[in-house]
Amino acid sequence: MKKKRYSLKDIANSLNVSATTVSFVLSGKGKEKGISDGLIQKITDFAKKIDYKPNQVARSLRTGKSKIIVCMVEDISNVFFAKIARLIEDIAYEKGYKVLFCSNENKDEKAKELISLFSDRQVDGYIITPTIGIRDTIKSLMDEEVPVVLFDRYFPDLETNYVVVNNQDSAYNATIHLINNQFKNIALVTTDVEQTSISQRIKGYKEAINEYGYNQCVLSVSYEEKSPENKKKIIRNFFLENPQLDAVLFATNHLTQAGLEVFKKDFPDRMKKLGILTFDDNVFFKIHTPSISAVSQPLKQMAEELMNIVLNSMKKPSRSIPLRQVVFLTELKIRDSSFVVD
Amino acid sequence: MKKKRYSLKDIANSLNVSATTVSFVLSGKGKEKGISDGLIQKITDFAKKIDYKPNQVARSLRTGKSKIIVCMVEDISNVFFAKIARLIEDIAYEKGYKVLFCSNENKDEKAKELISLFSDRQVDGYIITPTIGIRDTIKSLMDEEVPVVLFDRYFPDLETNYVVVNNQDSAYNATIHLINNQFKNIALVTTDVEQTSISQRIKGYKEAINEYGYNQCVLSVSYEEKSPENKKKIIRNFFLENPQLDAVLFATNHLTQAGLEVFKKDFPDRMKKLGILTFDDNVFFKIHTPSISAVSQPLKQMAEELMNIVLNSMKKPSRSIPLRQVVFLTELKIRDSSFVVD
DNA sequence: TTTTAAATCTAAATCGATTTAGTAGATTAG
DNA sequence: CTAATCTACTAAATCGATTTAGATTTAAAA
Repeated sequence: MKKKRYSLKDIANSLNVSATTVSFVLSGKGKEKGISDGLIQKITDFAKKIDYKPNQVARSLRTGKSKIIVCMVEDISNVFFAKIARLIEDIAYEKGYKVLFCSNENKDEKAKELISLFSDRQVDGYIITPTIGIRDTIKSLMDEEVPVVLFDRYFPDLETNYVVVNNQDSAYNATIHLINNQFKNIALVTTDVEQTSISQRIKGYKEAINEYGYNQCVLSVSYEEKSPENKKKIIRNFFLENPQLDAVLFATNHLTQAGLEVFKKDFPDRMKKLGILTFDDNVFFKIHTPSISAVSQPLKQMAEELMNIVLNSMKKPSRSIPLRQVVFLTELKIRDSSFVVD
Repeated sequence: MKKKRYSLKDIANSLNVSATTVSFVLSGKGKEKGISDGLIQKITDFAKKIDYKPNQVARSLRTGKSKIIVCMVEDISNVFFAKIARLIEDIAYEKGYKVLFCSNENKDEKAKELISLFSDRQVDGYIITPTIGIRDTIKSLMDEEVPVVLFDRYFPDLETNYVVVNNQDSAYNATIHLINNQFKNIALVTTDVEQTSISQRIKGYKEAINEYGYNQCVLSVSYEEKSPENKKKIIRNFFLENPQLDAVLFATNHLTQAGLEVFKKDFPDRMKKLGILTFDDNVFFKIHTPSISAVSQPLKQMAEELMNIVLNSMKKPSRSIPLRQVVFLTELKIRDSSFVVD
């Protein structure tokens, strides 16, 4: 019952030619290697007839290439990452690559472990949302001349490829937008991760607040806060303790989720008057009541750029390929939540 | 600069022992193969010192195992699939497996192509959300004794492992719940895919409607409807043409998303009185206004069961392992959207 | 006719681990 | 004192493709 898989050698034996010849022909190098047209035809036809598929593992062992790209995100179940993952997947498959997705949960240990897991699998390239503590791991990957692109954040003191957005300006603009809409007590709810993305968002917020001489009010929720209940409790207390707040900028979509849950449950009336703005747009913010204004990242373009960079870095000689550092602009999607309701 | 990777042979040469011995020791078979304690110690220590990592590709080539599992879902960017993907990922990594995720978009061609892509990569097992037309492909995978579990849906005329939920009862109960809450004109918005999951949901809905002698009113939106705009237009027209409708059951979360967008934009007042119930719960339905009642699937348990089945099927002799067909019960999360507002 | 060149094709090494089938040498048994 | 049995290890084949470095054969040039 168990269908036999054909190997190169099977073809070679059946046709009474050498494995070398078959390999040349099937890898399209027949002409170049001076195999006669007749034989090329014969081998090609036979291979098609028996539906021959080269064993990729054997091929990888020999060539050192696997046609597999690793995409390590913070959390694949987060809408933001899931969306871009899908875009990356589509491009990769189109180009003949497969993608191994994994989530590092923003934990250095997990991130390092994952990279080490892949390093013995001759993965062709990495797209990584790095955690703060894996600078050196990334550096050694690069020293080994493995294609790497960072994504969403980067290391200011390490020259790498990266694709990010203009976080500081985006946060600044978002805050200014709230200010222009008459909000005066604007909070920033952020996480405690010391990523460039987050710290730039904080900077942008502070810059805008200071420019208008308003009060800064920042809540930093630990990313490690495992129980969502606890996360919500922290946000709830923050808003209870700061009744003066009339607007809030959320630095990541998972905080927004928690925040909206809290608002809905505990301060439904307050929410109606609260200015709300979030990073990372998605459909649900659009259909929320009130619809939530959001800083939207150009996911499609980012995915394309990420793949461009990885695929490009794979060309030899890798040393000669200049690093690419791409900063995309975000778009401020203005919706109901950032207008004052009287 | 480029750091050299050590191989088994490097260790063997450095210690003046054979590669065989090193392999035995490092694979933990030292004692069993009668290698002396001293040598075991020496090899283990040395391997640790140089941070030896066996080349997984070479290992795969020899053993035919890759420690890679493929998880093919409908669309990894869909919250439902993204969530379960993450759960699967966690379990897999814990057990030493990696997961290749891919999306088949409910297209037979894409699904087949993907499976064929993986088949030459000695993947150890498959978790698949099958499309309707890949029954035979699944069958041949099984004939080749490759571990396969279907998920979310299955083929009634093919004996396979699968993990699903009681779709018909869930839809029935959901509909009855709406009926019990005084709704009388309940629509079902579903897709045109002829999957067991969907057809069972349709059956459950019809069963409940018929039981009460109400009118069936089903909208089937083509899954292929590429533009979300078009999808929304179809839903909009449906509700315009059926002003009698006072409630709706959405058969999948992406339809619900589209539906809620339409309601918010075009019938905000009507939405307030409309009974809404959806399959596939997520946080956003909870924080939506009104909060959306939902049929919630036990994702964690499902992921665990899926992994159990794949890992188990990998044990030899595979023929002797009985197929597992698991049907989980859903939970009806009752929220605001399924109550009549006066 | 010999030499050179061109056209075709192939043997064998290689990638790095696993595994089968042994081999020495020490020990014990008869 | 020889044979049988252990103990501790290893040579070489293997997985399946790629690739280097030739080997034939034939045709053209000298």
